[in-house]
Amino acid sequence: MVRGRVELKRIENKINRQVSFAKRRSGLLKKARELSVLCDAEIAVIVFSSRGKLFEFSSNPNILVGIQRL
Amino acid sequence: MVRGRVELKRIENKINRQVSFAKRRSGLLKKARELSVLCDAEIAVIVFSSRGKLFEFSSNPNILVGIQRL
DNA sequence: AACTATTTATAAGA
DNA sequence: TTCTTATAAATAGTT
Repeated sequence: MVRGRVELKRIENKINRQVSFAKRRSGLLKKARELSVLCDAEIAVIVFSSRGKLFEFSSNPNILVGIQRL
Repeated sequence: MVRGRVELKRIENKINRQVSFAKRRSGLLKKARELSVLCDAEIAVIVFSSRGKLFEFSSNPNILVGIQRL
């Protein structure tokens, strides 16, 4: 259960990486929602899994966010 | 120091709201960075303060993110 | 998918 | 406004 500090490098084990992705993605979107509500800020978060699945949060339905590869 | 559960509504006190905004914005961008590195995901986060100042994170310099009011 | 030991984030105080 | 600290929240490893 969180042994030692979390090292900031790619999690090599595929299963662990997928599980962490689901947990942390959920956490990130929650934090974004909290920040937007608590602090009255406009926020957009876009997440692509390594397989290209999209997850997003936008604090304002009247905002359009686009993303493009250069 | 965090007395009781954090209630999910706008912080009415302006000073407290500004301080929380700075702390939580920093936390959100850090979480985004961690998720992108640990789980090999592409992520973009865009934050506007209530005064319209922009803060952002993108996991990939080859990605262009745009935002537009509808 | 739940649990829990720990780490991490953060609200309030200094 | 920057640092500290008490407490809540997130989460890595386990079951």
